Amino acid sequence: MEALSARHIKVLKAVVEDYIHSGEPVGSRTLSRSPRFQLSPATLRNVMADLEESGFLCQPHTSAGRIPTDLGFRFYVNNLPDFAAVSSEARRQVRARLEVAGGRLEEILHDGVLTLAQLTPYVGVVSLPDFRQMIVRHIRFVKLHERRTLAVIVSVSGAVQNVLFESETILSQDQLNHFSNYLNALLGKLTLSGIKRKVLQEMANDKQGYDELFAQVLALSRSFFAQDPDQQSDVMLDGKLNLLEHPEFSDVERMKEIFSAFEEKGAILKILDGALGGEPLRVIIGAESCCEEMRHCSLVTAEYGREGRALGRVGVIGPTRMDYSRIIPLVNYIADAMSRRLQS
Amino acid sequence: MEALSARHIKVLKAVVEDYIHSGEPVGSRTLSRSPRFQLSPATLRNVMADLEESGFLCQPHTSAGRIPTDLGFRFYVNNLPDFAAVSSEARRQVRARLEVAGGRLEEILHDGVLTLAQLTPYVGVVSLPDFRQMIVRHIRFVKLHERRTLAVIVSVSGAVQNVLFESETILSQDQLNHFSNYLNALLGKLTLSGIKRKVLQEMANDKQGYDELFAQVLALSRSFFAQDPDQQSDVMLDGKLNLLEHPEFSDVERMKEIFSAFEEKGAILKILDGALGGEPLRVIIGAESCCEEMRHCSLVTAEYGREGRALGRVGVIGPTRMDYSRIIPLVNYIADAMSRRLQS
DNA sequence: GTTAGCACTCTTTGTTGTTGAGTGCTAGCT
DNA sequence: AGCTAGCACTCAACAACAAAGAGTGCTAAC
Repeated sequence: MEALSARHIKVLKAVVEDYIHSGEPVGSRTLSRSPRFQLSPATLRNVMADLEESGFLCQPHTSAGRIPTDLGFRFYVNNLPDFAAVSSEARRQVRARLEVAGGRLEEILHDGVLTLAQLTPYVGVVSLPDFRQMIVRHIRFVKLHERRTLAVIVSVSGAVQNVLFESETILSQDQLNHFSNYLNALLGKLTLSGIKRKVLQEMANDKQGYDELFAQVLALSRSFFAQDPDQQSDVMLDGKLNLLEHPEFSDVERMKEIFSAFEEKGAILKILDGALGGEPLRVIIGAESCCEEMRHCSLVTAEYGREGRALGRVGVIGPTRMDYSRIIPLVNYIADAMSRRLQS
Repeated sequence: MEALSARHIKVLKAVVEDYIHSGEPVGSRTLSRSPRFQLSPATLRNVMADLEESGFLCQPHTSAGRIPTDLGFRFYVNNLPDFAAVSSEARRQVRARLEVAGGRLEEILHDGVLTLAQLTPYVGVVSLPDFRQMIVRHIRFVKLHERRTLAVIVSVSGAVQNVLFESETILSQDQLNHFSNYLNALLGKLTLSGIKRKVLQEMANDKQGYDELFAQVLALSRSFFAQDPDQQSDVMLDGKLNLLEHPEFSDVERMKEIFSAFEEKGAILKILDGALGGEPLRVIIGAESCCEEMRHCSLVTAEYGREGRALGRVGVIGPTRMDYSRIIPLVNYIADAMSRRLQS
């Protein structure tokens, strides 16, 4: 594979952009009609043949125009950023939905994906923070029945998680309240994992010097943490219907694939948070996601967070033929707005 | 429209059943080959023409067989119940998933729809109980930021609801705990609406004799209830992908319609709970739902509840060409299993 | 290095029969 | 009176075929 000349790059860019906007394979003729080329179709054909050999373009069938491969899109995204400014309509919507005060974490995230789903013809997606990594503000035990107990955990950002577990002994609600108060008093700026670690440590020490109450709280905590089945985080999607508007998904089989990936949220989560803490903005094109069902999709995601700590990623899922130049700035913009709102 | 003779009914039943199993329009020839008819195609044609005139059958085009109309299915469901016993496989799955002890309300409901989605080629659906009508076991206020406060409400069945609101004055978490305890002590077997009514009543009385604490609790409760924006209940769906397997939904347009109805959960909820407290089992066929997007779908739903009180409905959504004779007993069976589990 | 020309490929579209399933109607049979 | 055989008719589905159009690769000339 030779290095690409300036002309090759110019042609590649033109093909990608034309294809993004038309959805049709683009031929040498179409290209040569464009005012930005003063070249004949034959010349362009030679260039395009080179680009095909290098793996940036391909043909659906022998007598059709070229379409970009994943690699072609990748080159375009990496090297030819021609970003569109965030539209005033988008700014308006973000102002209305995201630049308001407060709200619980889930609400903020929901507002984010909703906005993305409305501003783009793609699917809005956000990964919920791993609850175990969030700082706990309040923890409460509620007796449901006999030993069956519900733990309600509220994080500083207002996210609420409920975990059902069985305590070792039957406890009254009064006792549980007592324990809750005790534990809350103990709570510093710890995450749930942090608390778990601390509790297990204390248990390991197993000193006899504990006062009665502390021992009981420890016992309860242990049953509670034993329950916690690696509660992995989750993803939120919105605007799945948007995808149906794209010609590339009018094929029912392809649709089925993608929607089954959506149902299996674990897969999406893995793609999203695989690189959490890595690049603030990430573009995943087609097969790069390593998810068979998503090989015709691209993801553009950005990190959102609170006080400098990354909590998750927000972005869109769409066909590989996605309007990257518009979407990338938009996703960035919305992730920023979300992070700002989370701060408040 | 004449009264239907025994023969008309027999033919209608045969057409419906054949159509349910084949998905193809059924012609007079096919029917006459069936061993249950000793009649010639010509005779059957006459009968079918009558049935068409009465509105029970129709033809997709002039030289095709007949398919049942909504009315045809309705007659079949109302008058020709030939129910299949719940299969042993179904019993096994229900035993594994639903006949276990406990679990939070949401988990139980989720297990219900999941089971339905796996046992049928349709979409499992359940309406969550209206939270306001559930008996409150525990209520808790958590301070998030300044006046921003989170109310966590746990019902007797372990359902948890979170409501964010602003208190009138800035309160410390200690004060909030105090209030929570006070309120919980007050809590009898009241529903949230009940509590709201009671609080408003007390406020209306406006006696001066209140002790300080009670007055403060009232004030807090008022801000809290003012917030509560008629939190309507919700629906849970599972197995949407199942629908894609049916030939009647291979048309992308039709798919789009139905999936947009699924996104707009309010519509589904309206159809489901429109008749809550009415019939324990309900079958809604095609246009009967009065929901434009759902006119090609049928719903079979049954009430589930706790201690004799109906909480919501559970069932399936599928094409009007649904295997009613199998689905109706199954939905009943699962609703019963859910209700039993909720009791525990 | 670029371009014009040409033969070729392949999809798309439209036309045209053909087949087969199914219908309505009528006349005759039981 | 009810049932059936027969017949002409309709229509969707399928296949074969032709023509159009877009695009290609290759070669030879500029």
